[in-house]
Amino acid sequence: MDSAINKQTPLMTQQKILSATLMLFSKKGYFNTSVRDIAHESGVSIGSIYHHFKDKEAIASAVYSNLVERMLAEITQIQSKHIRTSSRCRAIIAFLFDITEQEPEVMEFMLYSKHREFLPEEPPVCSSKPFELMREIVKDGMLANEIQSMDLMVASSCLFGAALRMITSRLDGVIEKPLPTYLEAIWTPSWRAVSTQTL
Amino acid sequence: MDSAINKQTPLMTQQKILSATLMLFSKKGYFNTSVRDIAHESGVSIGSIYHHFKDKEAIASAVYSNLVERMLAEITQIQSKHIRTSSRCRAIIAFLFDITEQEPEVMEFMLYSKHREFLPEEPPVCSSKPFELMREIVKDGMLANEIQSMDLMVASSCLFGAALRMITSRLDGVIEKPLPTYLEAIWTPSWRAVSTQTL
DNA sequence: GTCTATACGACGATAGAC
DNA sequence: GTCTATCGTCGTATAGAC
Repeated sequence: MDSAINKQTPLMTQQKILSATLMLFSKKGYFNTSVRDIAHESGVSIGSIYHHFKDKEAIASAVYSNLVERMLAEITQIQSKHIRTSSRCRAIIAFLFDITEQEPEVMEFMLYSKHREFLPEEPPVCSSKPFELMREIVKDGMLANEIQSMDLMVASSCLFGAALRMITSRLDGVIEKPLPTYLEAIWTPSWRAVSTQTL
Repeated sequence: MDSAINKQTPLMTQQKILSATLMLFSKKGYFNTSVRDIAHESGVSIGSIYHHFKDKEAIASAVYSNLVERMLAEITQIQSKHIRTSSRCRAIIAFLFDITEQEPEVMEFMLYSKHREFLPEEPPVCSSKPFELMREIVKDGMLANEIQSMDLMVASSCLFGAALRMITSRLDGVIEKPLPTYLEAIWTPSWRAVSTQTL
């Protein structure tokens, strides 16, 4: 009988470590989570963890870049599926709202933890590729005259700021109803803020 | 000669501890700051610190409630100085922008640190009194028909979300120019988003 | 009230057997 | 590659002199 069936591949072990880490970090934060906690939660021993990752920081770094990659892929796909800027941005907000409900740990870790405190090398989230792509989309919207001409950072903040605040409020438990409920309510004024058309 | 001149009053010692703590927390974060650090930075010994505060968490708690009180006082004053909702909200954003430039530690600690990770008892920032007052102001704006009738959380997020995002971006070092530069640019679309008037 | 010195525990990380 | 056992460090908090 092929022993490979019962054997954990390195990738499976790594994945178990990473998903356990994400859950713990989002629940208790980086500093309140010990490597021992990760070992227990993932079912992988401390020694094994240190075999796969240089140190605790490297685990956090891997979790982070995994999520960044995933977000980027998703937003890229949204970009290619929609043509008008308004559809694109609306779809991005819808996606962010959905993932906040279905995998709160992901959003919690992505845009609601202070990475600088434990990943000093990493640039801030809003300089990450997904956020850059979102600004790129806004920029295209200006060129297409869908969005009023203004500072790019200002426009992006106006367009996505409200949605992002709703997300953090929801993660804080201040909002009871699921976010998708508010999609229309948030989108209409957000778009109104920057659109070239007077609604 | 009156010895009181050379003697530190308890209040002065406490204040030294609190301001040193605020600076360190905002620079390095709660968990990267040891009580030893606070002792060195404030010039107060560890023993003295523990005489005034039960534990490290209590120091953080005191810093936090001090800042909340201060913000609340400031916003209350703004509320009484302005009558129209638009003036009030604009003044609040102007105030937040100013304090972000003049005392970045304050804003850093107020709305850009994960309090839940080290102050488990404290309710989230957005449930704090200053934020409640901001929502109150928005609510009055709806009653006065200055702001479109909609969910209060949604309206508040739309009105202040962009400004708050600009603040965190600025604290992250992603925005180079001082925030007050952007006041008009942020205010116009933010107000447009929720105003009953079509601009 | 303020200080120094120290106890105590927890954590990150390693060593070395299997 | 995975495990258990352990080391050294550091951080919180206390004891006790002044």
